[in-house]
Amino acid sequence: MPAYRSGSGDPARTLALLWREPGFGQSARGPKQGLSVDRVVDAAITLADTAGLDGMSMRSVARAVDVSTMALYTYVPGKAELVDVMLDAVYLRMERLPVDRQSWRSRLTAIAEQNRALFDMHPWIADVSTARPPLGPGLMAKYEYELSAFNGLGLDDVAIDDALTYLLTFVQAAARAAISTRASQLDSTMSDEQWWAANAPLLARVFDSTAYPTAARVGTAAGAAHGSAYHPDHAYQFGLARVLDGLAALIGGQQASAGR
Amino acid sequence: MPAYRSGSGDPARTLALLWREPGFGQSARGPKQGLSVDRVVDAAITLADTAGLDGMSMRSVARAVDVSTMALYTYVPGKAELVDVMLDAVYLRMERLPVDRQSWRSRLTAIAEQNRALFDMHPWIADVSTARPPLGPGLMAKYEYELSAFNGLGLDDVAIDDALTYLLTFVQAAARAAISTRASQLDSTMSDEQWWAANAPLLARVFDSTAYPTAARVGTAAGAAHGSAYHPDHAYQFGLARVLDGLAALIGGQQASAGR
DNA sequence: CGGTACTCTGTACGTCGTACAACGTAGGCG
DNA sequence: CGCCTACGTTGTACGACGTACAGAGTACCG
Repeated sequence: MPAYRSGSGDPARTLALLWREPGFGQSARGPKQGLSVDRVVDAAITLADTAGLDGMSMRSVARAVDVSTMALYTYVPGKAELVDVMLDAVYLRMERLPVDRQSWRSRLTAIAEQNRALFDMHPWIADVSTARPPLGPGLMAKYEYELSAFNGLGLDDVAIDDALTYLLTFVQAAARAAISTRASQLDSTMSDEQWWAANAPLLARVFDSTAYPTAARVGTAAGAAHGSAYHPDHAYQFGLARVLDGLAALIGGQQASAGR
Repeated sequence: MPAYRSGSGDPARTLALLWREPGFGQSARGPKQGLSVDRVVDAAITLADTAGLDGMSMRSVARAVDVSTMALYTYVPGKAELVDVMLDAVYLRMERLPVDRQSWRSRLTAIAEQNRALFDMHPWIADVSTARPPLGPGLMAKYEYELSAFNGLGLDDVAIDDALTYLLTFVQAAARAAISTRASQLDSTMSDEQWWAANAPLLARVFDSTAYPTAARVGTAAGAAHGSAYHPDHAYQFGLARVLDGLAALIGGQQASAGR
């Protein structure tokens, strides 16, 4: 796992790529390029959607657009930059409904939901570190749109950025959990329920439930309630409610953070 | 990135390994094993701590314990199971201070802090999916301990599990962000500040700040406030406060979720 | 119309996890 | 007491990966 990160290469080259600036991809001399950055990126996104970022190898992308592997390197400097452009591309295509009239809770819920849908369509996004985000048109549009949901709440600019980061971090974490739950099912020929069922009797032999009474009790209760040990949808719903309550304390002022 | 996941192989074999059950590693016949599972696991943890799970190859672990690569496969079935055992081992070694007297907020803050320290010492943990956690003695002890922080809050068992999962998910997400921020700095010869400084003038050429006024304003304010675009410590502190406020609404009842 | 800057191709290197066969060792049993 | 056999350990090999590099072919500029 090369820990897919954004913003690895030369910033100037990467920015030019993200904004599709002329001057890198084509020149007067020599044969015209047979493809375009967009075609490569689209093929890569399609592959990554079904096979993940690891399944999306440079070889497989090349096969999908019917060129040799190394020909891709005339369109993008390398896999890291390709992932950058893919990420900005899916950001750009996100649904951005008008958010004005509703309550802030429903506005933020909508933002969360749209990001959740993004992770659902493109699970590979959860593997990309955004420590150095792709500063392309997609990210800009997304950021502008999502910030607008915090208008009129009385938060200063820094707090708005913090709150948005907090919300998006939660959605990403919930999405990661959901994705890895799904991934476990897919390539083990064993469903989660089957896995837990297979482990239970074996665990009973080695695990002394009198030594850990709370763990045994709560674990059993949680397992029974969700049908399995972990239920991604429930975790998302529970978490989002807590996130909004937490932000309510910030927005509403002191009275909302009772119980302190 | 093979997307390191827990609980991949045969559950019986993995459980036996986690609980160090006899019957797999040694038999009467043939040469004695020159190592132990623990020695292999310790070496692997040390390697992963500094080089990550990718840097921790089976070859490098073997070199560290001075055997051939394939000899490791007599101790663990494969890399996935090795990671399982590593994870349970570091869980087992976590500090577990008594949590009784303090307020629930300080108890939960302590749990968060201990987990944060775990990610700080062993950043590779953030890469391990816990969709099917290693059901070993370490996880059991950790779970029992962390549940105890929720005693006496009037939450039912299911809500306690939900709340703990929520808290730990937040800490993991914050840790992931911190780790990838650190990783960006390490292998790019460019600090975050330098990277943003390099991008700013280039971005100014392509980015129309009148098209995205809020993004430009808030982004600038956030960058100025944190010295960089993203400050992991600040995000953790801000987020933890929101998490606790969100749980306060759950614990304290309806009056705390004002602003709805 | 030559030269040159470009696109595209195939080969090659070093990495990974691990399957497999060969080799050596040491306890159980005749 | 010594052989057989099960097991530990080793080296080699395979197919994947990203990408460096050299060569071949193409089409515009001077």
